Amino acid sequence: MTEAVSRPTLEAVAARAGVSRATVSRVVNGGDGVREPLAERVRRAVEELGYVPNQAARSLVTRRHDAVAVVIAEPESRVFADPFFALQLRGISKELTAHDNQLVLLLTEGRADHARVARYLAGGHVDGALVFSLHLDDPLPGLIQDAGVPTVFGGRPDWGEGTRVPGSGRGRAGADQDVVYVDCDNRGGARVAVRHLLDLGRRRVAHITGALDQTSAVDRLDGYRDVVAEVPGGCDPRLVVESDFTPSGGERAMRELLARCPDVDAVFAANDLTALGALRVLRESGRRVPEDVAVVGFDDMVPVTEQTDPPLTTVRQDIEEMGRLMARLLLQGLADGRHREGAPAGTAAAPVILPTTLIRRASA
Amino acid sequence: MTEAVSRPTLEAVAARAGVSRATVSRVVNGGDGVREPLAERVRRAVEELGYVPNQAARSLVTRRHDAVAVVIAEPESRVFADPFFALQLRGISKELTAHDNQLVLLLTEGRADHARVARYLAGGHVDGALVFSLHLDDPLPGLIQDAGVPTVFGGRPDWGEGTRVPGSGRGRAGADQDVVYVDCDNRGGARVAVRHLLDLGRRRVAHITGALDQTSAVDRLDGYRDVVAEVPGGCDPRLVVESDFTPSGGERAMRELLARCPDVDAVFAANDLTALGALRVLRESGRRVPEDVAVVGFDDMVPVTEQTDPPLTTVRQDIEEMGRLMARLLLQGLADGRHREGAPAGTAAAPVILPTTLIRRASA
DNA sequence: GTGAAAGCGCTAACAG
DNA sequence: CTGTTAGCGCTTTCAC
Repeated sequence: MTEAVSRPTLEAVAARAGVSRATVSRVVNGGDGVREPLAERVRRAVEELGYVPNQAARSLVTRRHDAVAVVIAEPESRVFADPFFALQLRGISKELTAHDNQLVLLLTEGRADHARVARYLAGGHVDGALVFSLHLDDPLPGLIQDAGVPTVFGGRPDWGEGTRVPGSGRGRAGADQDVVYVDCDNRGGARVAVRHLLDLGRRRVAHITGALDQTSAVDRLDGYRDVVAEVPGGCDPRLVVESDFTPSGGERAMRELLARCPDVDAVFAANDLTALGALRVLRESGRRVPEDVAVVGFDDMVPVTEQTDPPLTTVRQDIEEMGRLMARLLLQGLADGRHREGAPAGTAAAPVILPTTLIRRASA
Repeated sequence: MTEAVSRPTLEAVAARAGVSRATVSRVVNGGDGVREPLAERVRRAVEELGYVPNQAARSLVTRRHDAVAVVIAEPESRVFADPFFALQLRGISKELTAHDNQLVLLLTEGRADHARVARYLAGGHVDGALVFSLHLDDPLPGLIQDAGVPTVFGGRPDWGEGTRVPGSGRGRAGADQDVVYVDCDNRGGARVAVRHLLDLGRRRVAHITGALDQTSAVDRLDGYRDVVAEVPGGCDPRLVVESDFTPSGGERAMRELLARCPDVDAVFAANDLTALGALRVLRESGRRVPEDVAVVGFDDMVPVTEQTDPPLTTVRQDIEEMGRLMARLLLQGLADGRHREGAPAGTAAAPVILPTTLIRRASA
């Protein structure tokens, strides 16, 4: 492992170019207000010396870091089951990079880490945060809001929809209103999926839910209910089985479902992985898909959906785009905040819901 | 999005505690050399004011950042196919967190990003780097070595084993020697897998390789060859099919294999995902596993191996531990480097190879 | 053991 | 348009 060497400073560049530090600083930061011959001399000096600005020194005076924290809570759970977070990270990374911002990754597991993250964010090491808080009742979103760091959430946080009692919990009552988050239209997507099954002539449409401590699972369940409620007799509570977004959970749920309602003729699974498990059990049980039972998933994880037998009809969401959008929203908010310093921060403080599309393959 | 507020400084704490800034600084940084009553007063002041040190100011003088970059090249490829990187990241994150270091994530896609990453690392924003460079001939490792940042690689880089012509390429000839990397024993693991198949009495043992532009795939292939070479007639080149670590690649390869050698009675797949595809094709073709064809994978991605039919026998590597170890190695190197500043950096500059273990399930 | 003072490298007024 | 100057908040000799 090689040792780091001391790098040239602004001073050195200034000396070499025969100008003042201020001039070099101007050139380095965009160069407006410096006449061309001089600017060129400076640029050459920078080049020759291999000068790179010292970010610490810069942050000290500008109070900016050009860095954003990405907080992912509870990685044990879902992060590693499917490439969901990897895709979001990629979208985030691209957008941040395009705006010369750095990505500081904070992975947490449990309460102990919450304090650490809160302290870090409150410590003003980053300009903002992108937070994935999957679970209902997760204290993290609250802690982070309290840290006073501009934040965009990934997925609707538990208390976003006005369900929270005003003034409850933490002290900053009312601040909860301007929660910015990016999510896909879970409820709408679920509706489309179920409607599709009904349009296929299915009358016993079941739903295998996701982990119901996550808003996405709740929203998809709501969407399912919206549609089956319209059908007379379609709304049989035994047709809803709770599961957890995993293939083995999908298997268990499907078995349960077949036991309860052998006449089920369609399944809307909360995600593709769940559908995968369900398909397996259906095959085992001798049911044909889609002839006997039609199946629709959610997510459109291509490596999964195209590999199933039969290929899976599913509701597509653009995960990478969600990540990109989260970053864009945050950066934009930061830029706005800088322009009109004391202004009410209410402007773009609204959630963004991305559309979903039904991808028809062979399973329904 | 809430605005950040100005935070208390050392000065403020000093004033409140009725001491000098220097004293507060001492207490905050471990507190040796400060008498107890005073120290306690300072701690209380810190607490009351919610003081958090300004990392930028601190870095400016200490030239340390307590931050490490994690560079992951070409995320399109494998990162999102399996949870490999997610697990490594988790191990890395845990170790860094335990030592109060931050994780700066750098995702790259192609040459354009290489320059950016090199510049960032050379810019001295982080104390060190953990680099995953999967592909042979990737210029990134070289660039990073040139940046002069202490680095630990994940997986053996292309030019680690003395295969490189000394002094070729970049200017810092000889510096290539002290490459530190962490890898699992790919070759040894492959040997064990193949030996196991032979011990089972199989005589036509095939290998579906990984993407051969990655050292892990090459090493596993070498391990396979080591063992089959011992068996008379076992070394039939038609038994080796090149693939790419993906399920669909595994399918294609398995089909090819059955066409070439219908008498194949065992398959060592370069990873579990490949094995998954192979199993699918074997089932289609009417072969029973393991009766007709035994199958062994590599990685032991539990969500995969336990879900296959039959459950997959595989070579286990501890991916999270690899990540943890990379971080530990780097941090240790940094600490050592600080203690004996000018000393030759040769000490722990050796690769670490983690052992693998064969996990017997039903497929072989 | 504690405080005073000198910067770390940079930006941002303010003069000129 | 360019240079001078005064810090940003912290650590770290060096006196006391």
